[in-house]
Amino acid sequence: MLNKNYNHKEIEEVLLKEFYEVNKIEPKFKNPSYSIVIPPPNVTGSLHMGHALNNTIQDFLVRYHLLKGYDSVWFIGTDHAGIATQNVVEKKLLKEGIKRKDLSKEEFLKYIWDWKEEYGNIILEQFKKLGIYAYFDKARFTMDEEYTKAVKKAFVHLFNKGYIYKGKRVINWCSRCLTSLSDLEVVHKEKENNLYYVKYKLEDEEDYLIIATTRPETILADTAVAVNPKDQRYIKYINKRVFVPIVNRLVPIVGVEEVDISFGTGVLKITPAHDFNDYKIYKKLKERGIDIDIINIFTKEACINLEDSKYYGLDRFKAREEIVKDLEQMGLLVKVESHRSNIGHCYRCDNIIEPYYSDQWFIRMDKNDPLIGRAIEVVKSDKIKFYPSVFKKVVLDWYENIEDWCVSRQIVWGHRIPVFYCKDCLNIWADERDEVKNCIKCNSDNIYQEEDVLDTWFSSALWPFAVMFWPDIDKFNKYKTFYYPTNVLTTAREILFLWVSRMIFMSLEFINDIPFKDVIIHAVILAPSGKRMSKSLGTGIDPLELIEKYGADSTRMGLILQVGESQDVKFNYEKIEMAKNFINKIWNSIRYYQFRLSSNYDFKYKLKDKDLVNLINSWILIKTLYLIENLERYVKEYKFFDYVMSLYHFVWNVFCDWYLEFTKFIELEEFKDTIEIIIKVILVYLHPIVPFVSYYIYKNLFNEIILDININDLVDNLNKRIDDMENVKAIDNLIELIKFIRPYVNDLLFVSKQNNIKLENVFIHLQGLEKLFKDNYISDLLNIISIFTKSKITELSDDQSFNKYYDLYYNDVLIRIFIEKDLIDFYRNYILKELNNKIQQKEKIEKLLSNNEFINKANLDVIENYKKELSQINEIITKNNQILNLLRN
RNA sequence: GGGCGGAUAGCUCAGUGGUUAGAGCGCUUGCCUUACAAGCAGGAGGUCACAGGUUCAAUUCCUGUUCCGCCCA
Repeated sequence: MLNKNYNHKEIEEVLLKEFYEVNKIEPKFKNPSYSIVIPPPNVTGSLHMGHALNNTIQDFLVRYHLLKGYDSVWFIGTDHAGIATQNVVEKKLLKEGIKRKDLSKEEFLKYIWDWKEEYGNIILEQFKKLGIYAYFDKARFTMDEEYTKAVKKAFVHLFNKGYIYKGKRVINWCSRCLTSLSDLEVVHKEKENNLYYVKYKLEDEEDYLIIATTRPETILADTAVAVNPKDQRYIKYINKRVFVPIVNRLVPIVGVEEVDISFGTGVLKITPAHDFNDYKIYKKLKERGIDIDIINIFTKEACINLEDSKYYGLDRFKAREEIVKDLEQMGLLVKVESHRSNIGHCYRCDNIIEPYYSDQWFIRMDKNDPLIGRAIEVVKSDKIKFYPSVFKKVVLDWYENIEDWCVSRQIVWGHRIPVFYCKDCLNIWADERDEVKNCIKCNSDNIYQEEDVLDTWFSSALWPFAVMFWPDIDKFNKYKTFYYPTNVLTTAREILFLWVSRMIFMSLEFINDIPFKDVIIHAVILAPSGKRMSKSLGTGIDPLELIEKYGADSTRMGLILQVGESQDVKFNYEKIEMAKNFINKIWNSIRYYQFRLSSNYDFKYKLKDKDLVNLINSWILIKTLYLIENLERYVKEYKFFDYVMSLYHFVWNVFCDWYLEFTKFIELEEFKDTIEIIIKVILVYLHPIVPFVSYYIYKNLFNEIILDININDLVDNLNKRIDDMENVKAIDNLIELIKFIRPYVNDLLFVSKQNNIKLENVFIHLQGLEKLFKDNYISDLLNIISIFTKSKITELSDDQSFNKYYDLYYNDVLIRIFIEKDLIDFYRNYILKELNNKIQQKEKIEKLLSNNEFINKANLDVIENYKKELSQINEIITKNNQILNLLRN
């Protein structure tokens, strides 16, 4: 027998052992199969709300398909997360008084590896607390030995195909992490800053051009000034020259169409080394044969590198202050305006990004190449489907406007780029071998390897096939037969481009197949305030705390309950409570059944008609079939919210509220088989949402492991049990009738109490039940109705105190409610209210029906429905008027 | 600047071209009825952001406005 109340702590801790130590979770290489790869969490990470939701959804799908008889496998692991991890370790070392600068590359790497060995699996242990059914024994790591082979193989392949090149470009530079970043790793934030208007003196003239800039420190790197050739104000200056202030460098004035006439003064200073737009203009000018200089004025730390300058060694912001001060002194600063603009920040350390001219490795991303072209094709043709579908367009737009991918990073933690340089013959080649000692061209041993490492997203782009041991072809093919492409990828929007879109083209390139069939993009859960959940802002809610307080089951279910399709939601504790209460409800419904199993039960009333008993059983079985039909559809459409809600309402409002109550009039043997199958269905379909409690109850009640059950067999059994399909509607009618009567009874009791009138029972009389129910049920039904509505059912009353009554109709059943004479006044008002209500409805419908256009154009069944309704309303109105007359006496 | 999404009960959110627009929580009335007070039976609470349009009919479809959020540059 279960305890009185559900307590997650008694269940979950015990079951965790059973889930992960006793039962082996591993691929069985059987058909039908189902597979998912996890978005690998960062090794530095700890379980946050996004993970909790994301993994709940995946676990739902994995467990659901297990129960459907699939060989359902969830591949998991962690991501080395290059910069993020390096930063974490760097900070930790600093706390211990160890500076990164004082360490050799090898020493630093050793520290990071040690850190990884110690802390790197914490997040997976945290995932277990959610109860996820994943292939933990083979949890992969993006820098494990086999994975590294995949990365090298992929790089060499792309290199040899000519997709990878090294180039000097302006890239995003983080002067704190000391590395380049891809465009996607830069977070733009709108900020208030100053717009400085600065005079640039013309050569040989006493005239000035005034230029607005937000970054006066970059004046030091100006190598041209540009105006729009359509701008009448400035046409005359094109091809003249100006002096760059402070450095007094003579630079040309060029005409460039990209210059925004309306911004600032319409004159733009060109700083090709430290501005993306300026760099573009620089390249464009070069195509036109105009060669301007590129001057890099910053060190890697973003300090001024000009040795003979007075600003030498100053940080970029300090330099800005000084330069503004000097410009003012020289009388060259015209004015300062405040201005809002978007500024790029490092997505790992939030430092302001510096556009920086340097040597980097790129992958050519061109929609006309097969690499991207094939990705576009599979998305366009829905070979990969997005849920919700809007993301199809979002991804396609990104592919269509894609830019080359900067994949080199100047950090130590990552896959070292497998490119080698020969100092003798100057050969440069990519090599996937573990040890490379000689030049492949001239055999010289005077070679060295590239120092840069790869963008962490390069390795994660290979994830779906690398976790299945590609490029070990024998091993991979074994997995591929059953698990590739994977069925679905579940993720948040923010890594759609960083990760999802890249996996697609990598998989097409290397496996010649899509990596997954469906992509679910789920909502983001915001803090209750509507802000992003963030540890640093203190707005985060820790799922581990939720699990501790409410249990993993309630947390999982509560998360699904608050997340619709992809609309972001504010975190809602009430939904977690709702889930917990629901679990308690199920728990207690099982307790009731156990109670019936184990003791003699005193009936208040026992149903006499066996047909009615069968009907009640058939009724719940059919309701269950409808439920299952809906649930299966919701899974196919990835409508988890609808899945959970329909189970919720079925369990609570159908199974508990009605079926269990009905069984209180029925002998155990007469409903045992039925209730067992219903309970099994409920628990099995609940299992993907609340694995712990469903597992626990199933074992407690049936002494079986829920995961050994096959839903399909269960449903077959259920179908066999139904023996009265046709009359099953009668039970719905009974329920509706009871619900219809209840408020009236409740009101009478309430009014009597208010007026200090003793009213032991409300008396009602029912007529015409035979119109809705079979004759032989009726005496049973009268008793049921009496108990459920807490009223006494009479034939007719001769008692003088009940000589007033009024009549209600439910379909064709007349419900006569007897009224004590002291309550008559109250009831008159009650009926008047009812009457007014009906009259309003009547007028509305009559108006509609007298509208010719409505009659001509509306659907026939719509019109019929209105007509039917009108006649019903009319009947009620007539009756009520009669009653009012009666009550007036 | 370009694109996308949202605005529905006090709160968090579902939903729908056609009777009276729903849920949970909150509020409220009555019940400790032998599964459950984490419960049971009731009740109150909505100009479906605003303005136009399409339609016999709009909260739902279209356009615009305002506000909020996200993505890209």
